This record gives sequence, C-alpha cells and structure tokens, in this order.
Amino acid sequence: MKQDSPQRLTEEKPAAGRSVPVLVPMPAERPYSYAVPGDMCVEPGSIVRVPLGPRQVAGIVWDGECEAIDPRKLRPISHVFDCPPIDADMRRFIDWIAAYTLSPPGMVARMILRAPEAFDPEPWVEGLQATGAGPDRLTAARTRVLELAANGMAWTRSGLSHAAGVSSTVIDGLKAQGVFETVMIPPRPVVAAPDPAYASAELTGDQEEAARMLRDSVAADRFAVTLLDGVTGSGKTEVYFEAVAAALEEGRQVLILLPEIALTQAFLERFQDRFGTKPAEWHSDVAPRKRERVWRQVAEGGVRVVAGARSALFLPFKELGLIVVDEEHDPAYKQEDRVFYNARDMAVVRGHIGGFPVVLASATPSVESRVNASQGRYARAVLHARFAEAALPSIRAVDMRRSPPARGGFLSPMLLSHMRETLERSEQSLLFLNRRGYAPLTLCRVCGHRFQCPSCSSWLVEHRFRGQLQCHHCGHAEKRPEACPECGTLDHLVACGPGVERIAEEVVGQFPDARTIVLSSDILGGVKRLRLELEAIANGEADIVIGTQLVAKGHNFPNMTLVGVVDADLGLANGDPRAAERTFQLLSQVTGRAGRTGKKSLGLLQTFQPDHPVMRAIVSGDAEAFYEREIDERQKAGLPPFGRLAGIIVSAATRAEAEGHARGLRRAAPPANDIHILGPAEAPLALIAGRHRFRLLVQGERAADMQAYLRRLLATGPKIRGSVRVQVDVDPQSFL
DNA sequence: AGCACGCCGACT
DNA sequence: GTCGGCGTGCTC
Repeated sequence: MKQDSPQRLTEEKPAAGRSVPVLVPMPAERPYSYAVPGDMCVEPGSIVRVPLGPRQVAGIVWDGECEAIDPRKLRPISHVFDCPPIDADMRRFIDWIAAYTLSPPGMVARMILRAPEAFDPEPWVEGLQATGAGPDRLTAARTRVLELAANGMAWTRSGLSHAAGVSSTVIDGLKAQGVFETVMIPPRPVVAAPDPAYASAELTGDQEEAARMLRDSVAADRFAVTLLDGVTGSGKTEVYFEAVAAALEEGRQVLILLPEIALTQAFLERFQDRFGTKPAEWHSDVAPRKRERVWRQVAEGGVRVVAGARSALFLPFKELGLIVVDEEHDPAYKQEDRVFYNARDMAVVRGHIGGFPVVLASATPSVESRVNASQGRYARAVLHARFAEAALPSIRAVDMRRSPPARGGFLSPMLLSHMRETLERSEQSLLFLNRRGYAPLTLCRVCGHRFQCPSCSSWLVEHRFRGQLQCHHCGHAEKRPEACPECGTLDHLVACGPGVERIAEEVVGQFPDARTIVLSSDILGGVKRLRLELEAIANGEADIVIGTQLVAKGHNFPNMTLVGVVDADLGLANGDPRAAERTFQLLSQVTGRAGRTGKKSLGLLQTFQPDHPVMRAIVSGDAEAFYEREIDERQKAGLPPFGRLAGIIVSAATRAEAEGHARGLRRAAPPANDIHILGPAEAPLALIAGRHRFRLLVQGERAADMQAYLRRLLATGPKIRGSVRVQVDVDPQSFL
C-alpha cells in the first residue's frame, strides 16, 4: 500500500504527453504537477478537479512550466469545471499575498476556492411558456393564468401557480392541452442590477467636493488610493456611493468591504435607496447555497456590486473596477489565522494589480493611512461637518480623582446626575464599558488568592449571571466556588473592578424604575437576538443601555443624548503600540452615538488621566492634533515609521521555548529589528486554543528589508517548532 | 489542511 | 481482548 495502489493504476491512464502545474488547496510551497489527458483543454486559471492522496480536490491551473517529477507519481486531472478561469490579475494577487505573508500559495488559493458547488454552472430550471394556443374552455382560474403568461414570459410551474393563485393542477391541465410548452429558464440573478441613476444624491459643500474627487479617480481608470476622512454623520457613505455609481457607469464591478458587524440591514437599505436594489452580500452568515450563486454570478459578471466582509476580497470578479474599504481602521480587517493578512492593505494591492482606484473610508482613520495621505501616497478627502440636523455632542472629561464614585460604585456623581436629568427628559443614556462580565478579577480576602486561568494564566473574569469564572483569552470556564481553593475560607471571595454586569447592578440600584438593558457579546440568543435588541433600543424601548464595544458600531439611536464612558482609560496601558490610537478610535465612535438628531447631547469620559492626549483630543474634537502628536511620539520612541511595521509571529507553547526562539532570532536579526515576546493575552485566539500560547513579534525598520530578512531567517535561522506566521501590519505600498 | 498509519490507556 | 486518543508523515 506504500506504492501506488492497484486501483489507481487501473482507474487512471498513465501520463500522456502534457502536464501542467496546479495549485491545490493545501499548504504546499509550490504547485503540483498533473497530467492533462489528451482530450482535455486547460489554460492557466482553469479550475480543475484533481486527485490528491485519497481524495479529489479543486485546484487552479497555474502559470509557468511544471517541474519535473517522478512520472510514476504524476496523476491526471480528473475534470475541468465549466467555469470562467481565474484571471491573470487574481493569480498575481494570490502569488503576491503568498510571498508577502510567507504563506504557501495553495493556502491562499484555498481562500478563493471556498464555494465548491459554484464551479459547475447553475442549472437552468424547467419553465413554462405560453404557446399562443387556446385552451378547450376557459375557467376563472385558467383566465388568471393566461393573463399572467400572455406577454410570452417564461414562468416556473410553482411560480405561475402562486402568482395566479391557482392550484398547480390547473397549470398541468393547460400544459397537457398544449397551451404551455416546456422551456429552460436561465438561473435567476441573485440580485437585480443596481442603477447608478436611481436616486441622485443630494450633496452639499464638502461632500460635493469629495464626491467629485472620487468620481474623477474612477474616471481616471488607474490605480490610486483616496482616504475619505469624515466624522460620524458627515455622509461618508453617500459620498463613496458616488464613486460606486461612477464605476457602475463605466461598466465595472464594485466591491464594498465592511467589518462583518457593520454589514447591517440599515447599510443595505441605504444602498437600496441610492441604487434601487440591494448589493450582493458576502459574509459568514450567508447560506451556502446563496454563497455559491453569488460566487458564480460574480465570476460571470452578473453581480455588479458586492458588499462583503474581508473574505470577499477573494471573489473572482470578472471586471472589478473599484474597491471601497469602509471603516478602514477597523481591526476586524485583520485575519489572524491560516493566512495572516489585513484586508485593507490587500485591497490596496488588489487595486494596484488591477489598475483601478481604491477608497478607504473612516471617521477615525488608522495612523498608517493618515501617514500615507500626508506623505502624498494616498489622496485625502475630508468631510468636516455633520449633516445640518445632526449636531456633534459636547464632550467633557470627568476627573475621577476629583469626583470619585461612592464607595463600592463606579459611576461618578456627575455622570449619575446627568443620567437622572436625561431620564427626566425621557431621553436615552448609554454607558460604555469595554469589559464583559461582572468583575475582571476575583480574590480571596483572607489569603489573597487570585483566580487564574489554568491554561493561559490570565485572570478569570466573573460572570455572575451565569455563576461562572471565565477566561476571556482561551474560553476556559469554571463554576464560581463558594470557598477559596487555596485556604478554604467560605464567603470571603471579593470581586475587583467593574464589568458591564456590575455596572448594570449599580444602575438598577440608582434608577430602579428605569428600563435598563445590557448588551455584550455573551448575550443569549446570538446575533439575531442582538439585532432585535438594537432595534428595540432605537425604538425607544430602553432608558439606559449598558454595553461593550458592540454598541460602538454602526447603529443609530435617535433618542440617545447622553453617553458615559465608565473607564475611558481602559485599554490605554496594555503595551500595545496602537493602544492610544485604538482608544481614540473607540471613544470617538462611542461618543458619536449621541446626538444623531440634533438634540443637545453630551458625552462624559470618566478618567484618571484627563490630560492624556487621547482624552484631550476627544474632548476638544481635535483629531488632527492627536494624529500629529501620535505620529511624532512614535517616531521619537524609535518605533517603525507608520505603514512600515513588519513582523513575524513565532508561536511557542511555553515562555522558555519562546525565549529560546527569541535568542536565536536576535542573533540573526539586523540591529534595526526588534524582537518582542507577546504573552497569551496578546496572542490571537486561534493560537491560544492550540499549544502555541506565546508569540514573538519581530519588528523591522523597512518592510521590504524585513521581508528579505524573514525569508533568510526561515531558510537558515534556528529550527522552529510549531507554526511560523507573518504578522501583516505592513504598508503594501512599500512593496509595490 | 485532510487523512492515513501507528502506538499506548479505559472499556464493551 | 478492542475502541480511541492525537503524534508523524505524505499528498503531484
């Protein structure tokens, strides 16, 4: 059984003349060679089915010559799918990403082969068409059917019976008399064609200027990146819809990338208001059957606009002419398993390869995009003001040293009194705290024992509602004990610090009659329930909302006039070089939830560091100053210039193992590079779940140098067990 | 990535 | 005596 099985020898013909390279969805460093049967036609990009070990997989015929391998190993391609080939741009894109992320090209190819049923054409369905012949006699039911079918349009049997409101036997009867004949109907489009002229946008001032810039960029029909930078409510979406319209007018397809969570019904409806139909959706929630149809119709050019999460970047567009990356700063664009990539950067690369424009939109752009804009590599369009009726909230910092909360509480008297006033005006308050559960740490008052995760040593978070202690890094959960496991003392465990559950407890104590709702990702009932709750809040069915990050995104709450950030400092001191930037972005988004209808509104930041640059920037609304300072600070700290942060992650099971790797890497590293060990807390979930709980982040001065260095390192460096991945935080422009 | 093979612990 | 854990190794 070690050699070719007898079965294989009998079923597959021995290799004929030609063989081609085929990229298989597997972590192989290069394409495999397959024989092309004499009567088969393939070209680079053809999607084929090939035998791979014991199974059949889909692969892509690749470019170039295939390398000479043992002819006895060579097996023939089993089937060529009747499917548009993956075009040369897309193939270059795959090669580029593989090289850039140091991932096997096969794994990148796997990302575009994720709709296996779509490789065969959608079947035509059987339909009925009126022949013009009359029935033997007319009944009321028959008349209704004939009226519908009179224009010669083909109907499906069930479609026609439903539309006419008759039983399908009526249709069968007419068909038997020759009134209808069977015809084949092509597959129904997954969405209607968007009409760029459906509703013209009403744009003013800044918006008009920005829209003109974007339209010009599309008309120029070459690679260019524009950063569309505008505060929440300034009409960014309407502005980039103009770029979408321009691309549609040019007969090009458009991809709009959104963080998964922002891909809401509300967004789809805004699109529909402008273009008369919804875009095709592409994200993890789309049913498999629908996904296949979208994939196929994108490949054939039937779908003109896709709104999708990051994986939509790997759809095989036929004539892509524009990518919009909305909320471009959002960390959700980073994929941190298998192939590590940042969809925002890959979108820029895709645009470069395809020679078309890319729009990056955000109210709080990432620092690297801001740097790219200020250095002239990206154009920048700025929307300064909100729409007339949507006034910006005024924002104040509450100095928690001067205005401390009552003992045992976490809400300052100032925040509580504003909540009371808001309640009296029948308006809504939002309390934001980016921490799930009841308390982030539990300790024993007698012996000082702290509850730690057995597998990743971070503190266990108490979830009082579920009676559990949970690890937020690896998902470990245990029942909350009554007694201290160390000293056995009963009832002396004490919760330290607040989570949203604890804040809710305090709020209910203070405002027992208010309708209070807690929103966090551990809500029972999943995304569906969450959407319902958000709707309910928007409809005014709650007075006080307490929430984590989830409430910061997307949704509009027209009656929300007070936003209180319980711990605005949270996240500022966690060692992440992007901590300040992330906090700034999050606080901007959260405070932006208030005042969307022009009512007087207020944001209060509870902080111990009212003079911190992040707080000052949020309070003054001077984002510009924040960015300038941030760029300056990081340069002074000797951190890599923005947009040129490269790194690799070497994962290890233990700190000792990680330190061993770090020593080996430091010996090989040029002096400009720095190697950090990231603990379990900073490792992505996918890594912690396995045995690789530590990561080494290797940062370098210039991305291109780093790339060369990493290559050398992986080829000649110390033997590294476990997985080696590239951290993709690099400005792709420096590679182009 | 899959999927086989292969070698050591608790059960019908 | 087997079922089943996941450690290694291979796939043109």
